[in-house]
Formats: sequence, structure tokens, C-alpha cells
Amino acid sequence: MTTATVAKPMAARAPDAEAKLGDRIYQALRWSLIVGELEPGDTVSTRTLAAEHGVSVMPVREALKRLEAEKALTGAAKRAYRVADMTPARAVDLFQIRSVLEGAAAEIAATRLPEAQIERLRDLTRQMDAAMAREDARSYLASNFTFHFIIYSGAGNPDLAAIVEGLYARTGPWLSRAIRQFSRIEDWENHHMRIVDAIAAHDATEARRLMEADIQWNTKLYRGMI
Amino acid sequence: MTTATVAKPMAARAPDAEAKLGDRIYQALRWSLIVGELEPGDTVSTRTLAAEHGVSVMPVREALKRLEAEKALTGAAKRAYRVADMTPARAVDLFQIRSVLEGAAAEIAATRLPEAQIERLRDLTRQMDAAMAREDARSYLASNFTFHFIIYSGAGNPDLAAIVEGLYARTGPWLSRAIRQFSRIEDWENHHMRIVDAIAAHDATEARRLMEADIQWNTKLYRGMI
DNA sequence: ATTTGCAATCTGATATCACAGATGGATCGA
DNA sequence: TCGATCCATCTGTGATATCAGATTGCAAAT
Repeated sequence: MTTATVAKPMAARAPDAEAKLGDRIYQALRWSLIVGELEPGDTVSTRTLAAEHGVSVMPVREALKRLEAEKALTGAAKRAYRVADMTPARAVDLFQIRSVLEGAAAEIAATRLPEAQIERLRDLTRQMDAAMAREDARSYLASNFTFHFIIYSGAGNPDLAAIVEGLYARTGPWLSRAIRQFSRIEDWENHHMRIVDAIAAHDATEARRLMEADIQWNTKLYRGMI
Repeated sequence: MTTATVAKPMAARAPDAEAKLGDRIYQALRWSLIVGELEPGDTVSTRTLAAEHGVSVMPVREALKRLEAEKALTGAAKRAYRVADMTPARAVDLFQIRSVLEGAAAEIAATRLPEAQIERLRDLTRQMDAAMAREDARSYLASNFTFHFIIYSGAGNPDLAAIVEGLYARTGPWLSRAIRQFSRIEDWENHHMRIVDAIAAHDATEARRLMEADIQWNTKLYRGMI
């Protein structure tokens, strides 16, 4: 439960240098959430972040307000923002939404994802296996995020992609904690290769089914750590 | 293409007087968008709104920034915010998302919506018929919104509800214009009563199918007005 | 040693100000 | 009469100041 010294922009997703200050800070913070550099309950202070980024509190305030609106952070009056925690019920709700949305996206992506992207999916699956073996949560989450990103972006619906991405900022911190607490590696399953196979075979129905199952499986992980 | 003099809070959805200033203004603005009081292209100025609400520009900025993040408004540097317009492709994307999300919600709601709520749905269906006959777009949209609100809220997934509600703020302005330009009333269809019947019969599968069809029908409306 | 209380510090919320760029209308020229 | 140009005005962006409440750590008292 530390006060966050938030991430320099990651190479993997460097914030657009052209963007306005508020957007840059928003992107940097969100990425920290997605890959689990911040844990539920961590405090995030406007002034501290402003000093770290060398700007005034205004752009930081914008970024925090936006993340609060997305429920990735919780802000009480005159108290520091905190990384949102989740109740079991809330987690189930989120995974249900992701299941529906990413399931639909996978169904479409299966009919149109370019071969090069499919090959990237295979790579990422292997990287996830490796990260899992090392118990490297951050690396696993980053690869997992990119894997899903390729698929829900491949559906060609940018609005859907934006919504799903917002959900990852909420589940990231919790998944990070969950993975760290989860020592029984044998309970982990990697459904991802089967998803790739279905997409490569252009089997839209099966791709949807497997994607829904993969996301719902997170719910089981959640129950395991309560 | 007028500069907006934005709505006083509506009785139907009075912003919470307890809430912080920024949230109050956000809620008021979003309701204006949902019911189509603002049309695509209308400009929304920070200082003008601040004066109308009797506050400084700060809370208004928050509200506008948030609506921009939700893509209900578009903001270019040093130019007034505008109510976002939609390309046909974008409209199809949005209706696809709503279709998936509200379809899933209807499936759940059909198994658990209380009798009192079902009766309210019947009322609202009749009100929509009446509004349509009067060609009263704003009233129609308000009733339509409330109808869908009851169902997607009835699924008991508040996060899903919040996402869907954000989408209404984007389709509202465009639907308002579409309805006004749409004189051939005979092209309008009211699928809503059939949805109510399916829910009342606890036929989850059929409720989902009808809900998806109802939302997809909006796409047809869109094509009609291009 | 433990608890209570107080004060310095940190928090977000709002208002106000400064700035640079975009806009739009009026005026001047042909 | 039409068109170009320039200046007053409006725009969001960002920085700073102030305030009231929350937090926290230290000190004093039992």
C-alpha cells in the first residue's frame, strides 16, 4: 500500500509527444494501471504527480478526473485518489462485459484478421507461457493485454476497442495482485493458443466461444484468491 | 447550427444537488445530449456555460473534458467544443455495441425484472406511440431512453449500464435530427411492445433477439436520412 | 507503555489570471 | 459589387492562489 511513484512512459506504449499534457499523463497512468504497476488502494496525489512530470496540477487533475470517471480510480472529497478496489460482485460484472464485447469482437476478427497479426498472436501466446513460468506478473499482463488488443482492434470497431481498453485499466491492478498471490502455477491455464487456432481457421463461432470462456475463466481466478 | 443555451436541469433527471459542481454540469449537459436538445455541430463554450450556471469555468471544463473523453463532444485546440457528428460507419459501430450489450442485458432482465417495472415498460411504449404521432422528437427520445434504461439497469450490472448510457449521449443528438427530418411516419416501427411481451413471458432468448433487432433497426433509419 | 489531543502538512475543489491561436466581421481597395 | 486584409473578440490551455477538510505524526498526560 505505497504511494505511487508513477511510471515513466513505457516503450511499449509511449504516450504521444504531440498530445496535450493532460492526455499524455492520462495515457501514462492508464498504462501503469493496465500492466499492474499500481495496486488497488495505492494512493495517487495530484501534486506529487505534477512534480514528477514537471507540470502544474491542472493537466494531472484532468487525467485523474478522467480515470475517476472510468472508475479506475476512486476519489473522495479532500482525500487522495486511490486505485479502485473491486468487490467479487463487481469483478464478475466486469468480466461479463468483457466477455460479451470481446466475444463479439473475436467473432468478427476471425473473418478478417490478417495473417501477419495471427502470427503475432502466436508469438504473444508463447511469451505469456514464458512469463507465467517466471512468475513475472507485469510481463504476463502486458503480453496478455497486447494479445487481446490485437483481437478486439481487429474487429474494426474503434469505439468497441476504446470501451474494452477502459475495462483493462480497472482489472489490471487487481489481476496484478491476484497473480502475485497465486503460487499454484498448475491452476493457470493458457487458452490463448486455441483462440489463435480458431481465428486462423476462420471459425468465427468457435473463436467467440473460446474468447468468452477465456475471459470468464478470470472469474474463477478471482474466487481462488478471496 | 446555433450556439447552445443549454438546458436547465430536467425534472425527469434532476442533477443531484449534493454532487460537486463539475458533476452537476456534466449530468445536465449529458441529459441535453441524450434527449437531443443539442444537435451535431452545435458549439458549446466553456465561458458561456459557466455564466449560465453561475460558476467559474473550472467545473464546466471538467464536464466538457469528460464528455470529450466519451466522444460526445469534439474539441480542437483553441476552438469551441462542438457536439460530435457521426459518419455512417461510426453510427453502425455504435449500434453494434449497443446491440451486443443491451441484448445481453435484456436476456438477464427477462429472468428477473419485477412486475411493476414491466408495467412501466408498457406505459412507456404507449407514450412513445403518442409522441411519434405528434412528431415530438424530444418526448419520443426521452421515453425511448427511459424504456431502455429500465431494461439495461434491470440486468443488475451497473458497469454495463454506465457504458450503455454513455453511448446514448452520442446517439441522442443525431437521432434527434434524424427524427425531425423523417416525415414518413409509416417507416417508423415500434418493436418495443414485443420486447415487453418477451420479458413478461420470461423468454430470455427471445428478449435478446428482439432487443438486438430493435437497436439494429436504428441503422436502417440512419441509412434513410443520408 | 498506552492513549489522547493538537498542530503541521497534505488533500482536492474552485476561482482567477495570462497566453496564444482561431474566428469573424468590418473596412478598405479595386 | 466583390474580394482581401486586419483587428477586436472569443476560444481552450495551463499556471497560480486560496480554502476547508482529512491525515498524520509527535508530544503530552495518565
